Amino acid sequence: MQIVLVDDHPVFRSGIAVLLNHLFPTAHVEEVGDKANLDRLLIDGPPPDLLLLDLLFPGFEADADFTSLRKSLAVTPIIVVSMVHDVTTIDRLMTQGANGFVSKGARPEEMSAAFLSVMDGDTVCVYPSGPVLTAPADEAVSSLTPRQLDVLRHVARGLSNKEIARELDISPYTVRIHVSALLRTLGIASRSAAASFAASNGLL
Amino acid sequence: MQIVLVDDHPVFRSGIAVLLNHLFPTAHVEEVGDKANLDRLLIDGPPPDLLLLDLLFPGFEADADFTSLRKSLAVTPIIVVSMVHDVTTIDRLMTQGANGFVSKGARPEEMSAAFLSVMDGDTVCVYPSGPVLTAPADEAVSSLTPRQLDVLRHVARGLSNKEIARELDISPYTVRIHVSALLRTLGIASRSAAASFAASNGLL
DNA sequence: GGCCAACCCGTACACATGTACTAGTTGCCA
DNA sequence: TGGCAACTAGTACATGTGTACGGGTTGGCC
Repeated sequence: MQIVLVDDHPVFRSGIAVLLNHLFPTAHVEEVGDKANLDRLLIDGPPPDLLLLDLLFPGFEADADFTSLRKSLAVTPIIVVSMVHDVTTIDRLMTQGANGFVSKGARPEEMSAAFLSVMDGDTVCVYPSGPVLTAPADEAVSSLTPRQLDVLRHVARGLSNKEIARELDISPYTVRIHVSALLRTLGIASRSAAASFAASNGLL
Repeated sequence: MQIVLVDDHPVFRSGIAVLLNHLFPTAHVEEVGDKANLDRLLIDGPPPDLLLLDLLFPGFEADADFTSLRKSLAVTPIIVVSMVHDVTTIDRLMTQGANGFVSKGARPEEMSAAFLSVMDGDTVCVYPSGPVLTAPADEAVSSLTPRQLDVLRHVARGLSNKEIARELDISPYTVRIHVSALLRTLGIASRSAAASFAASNGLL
């Protein structure tokens, strides 16, 4: 059994690797930290029996690269392991063919259970357990309209209204309206506070 | 042997716990996720033989709480384990009596070595290994003047110039100068970009 | 068909932000 | 002692930002 574990964070990776070795003692866990090594591994070797995929790591474009990954690995189950757990992102991933979603905030036992279920052919989502700090944030974020969330992501990168307008191919006036609206529903006073909020909550 | 491990992140914590169990097979590792439980543990039980401390977790004020922690635990070695690794923060911690600093970006083997050294009475700092993404960021940040870094931290929280002025008890005009200067030296165009940058680099 | 939410575009105005100056104080170091 | 870096405070000006309007389209739903 061959498992590929993709995450750019060494400690995190080794934490999950230990968990996997405990769950699947016979498996070989290949740890990968960036897109270049992931590509090389998938091209050279045979498709793995399980792919654990972080959403944010060097060289990886969550939206575009996931779909192409899903295509090239037609049969291997893919579980997305991410810091982010806003509803919109997860929905999009599941419709794009992810077999599971596991928040990094979840307890190890919950993760294990999820991994086993997915290997059995199920599709599971695990949200963080216990007292979740980001819960109210998630709630607020998921009450945004898709377009507002879209704009927020750009605000989080520090872009100006004009720049966001260019990227989304709409008028700066419209961007301003989206920003104004999302600030209101999030109960945030300024764009830089929103940027800070979004960056801290993994919306980057 | 009693080890207390403080971090609000379950996976991270279990990753390091596994490492510790491997290093010190006879030790009991107590995992703590927030300040309330940490306080209770330190009041109720005897002082541990080693304290691994994250800098950012619920209820913990890095600057103030670390000094009081250092006072109440006069003999136990304290190793700070943090995502942040800008020079200023580390310097401050070491002068405040930390026995070690380990970046979460470091490889497991390096962490182990650091833990052992500290238990031997040494004082060590471990910076992230390999291709470090945040390295240029750290470089830039540490080239800021103390006051600029101070202001940047406030910007990262989404505060306006006026609010920062109130908190630092200086004129808003002066705040503006600091902001302008730090934007220039960081090569960043706007305050919200700076907020995003700072939040992503753990300066919160 | 009417209704409504979400999206789009624009104007007008108040205020925040960023830069470019001038200028005074402190403290450190050669 | 002179020089320099950092911090402070202010003015003036251009631009960005946030809100309050009005008004348009689309698509879904009763």
